[in-house]
Amino acid sequence: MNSKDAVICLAALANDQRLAIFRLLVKAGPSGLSAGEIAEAVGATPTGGSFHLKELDRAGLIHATRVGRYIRYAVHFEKMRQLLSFLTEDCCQGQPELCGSTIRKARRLCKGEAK
Amino acid sequence: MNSKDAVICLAALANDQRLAIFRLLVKAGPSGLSAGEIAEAVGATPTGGSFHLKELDRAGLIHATRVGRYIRYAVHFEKMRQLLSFLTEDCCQGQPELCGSTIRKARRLCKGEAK
DNA sequence: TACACAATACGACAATTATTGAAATGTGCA
DNA sequence: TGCACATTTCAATAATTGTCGTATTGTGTA
Repeated sequence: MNSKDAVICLAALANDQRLAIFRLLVKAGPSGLSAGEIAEAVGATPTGGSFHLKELDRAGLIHATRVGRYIRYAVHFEKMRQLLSFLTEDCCQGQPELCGSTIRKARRLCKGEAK
Repeated sequence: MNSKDAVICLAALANDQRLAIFRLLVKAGPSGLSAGEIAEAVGATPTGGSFHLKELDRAGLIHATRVGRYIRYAVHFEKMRQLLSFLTEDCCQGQPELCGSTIRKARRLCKGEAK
């Protein structure tokens, strides 16, 4: 994760509907949800939902898998962990032991996602 | 922290220079840095630096304190923790024990900042 | 093959955000 | 008081982003 990546991720999350989508998928876990379910849940039109999913996908925060005629989206948890770590990197030089260990723990968020 | 707040925070971070500023201040810790030091460190003009600092301040991610003729900015760590928690809320319903406890630990990031 | 449905792609318009330079505000010090 | 410095404010312009409707692609099923 570099600064450019992080900005893309943050911009992807910095939108009402996309944030709702992301949080919905965080809750849904590794199995994800279909584009239609997602759009309906956050009150987006199919076109709008697709646009926002594409943005999140482009940022690498979610990934798509076609299943029959549905496309399921799920959070890319490793990327999420990388983003959180990037934001808190070297937090408070004064207490490096504390911040360092907390970041390592943050990396283990949602062990349900392999890799 | 609600969705609207979070979007404002994320939009504030979704910019190259502002992200650099934020990470610089995360490293600097509770004592922060002056506007001039910050602008110089990230290669911003005084005007540009001021604009970006204002955005981060408006989002509540940093706060300003006048010290003589300098203005020092420091991260509002509690807000940062709230944002990270909001993003990972109810992470992976499948393993609530894991995500829940990890989030509690994330709240303790950088104990150097009281409350 | 032909139809129905899930989802995306495209083009146009509206709205928001970033950048720049010049001017103004506030503070410390001689 | 008056000067020097740190920082912000303002106004204008350029660039990016969101939204909407229509058309298109891809898949499953009769």
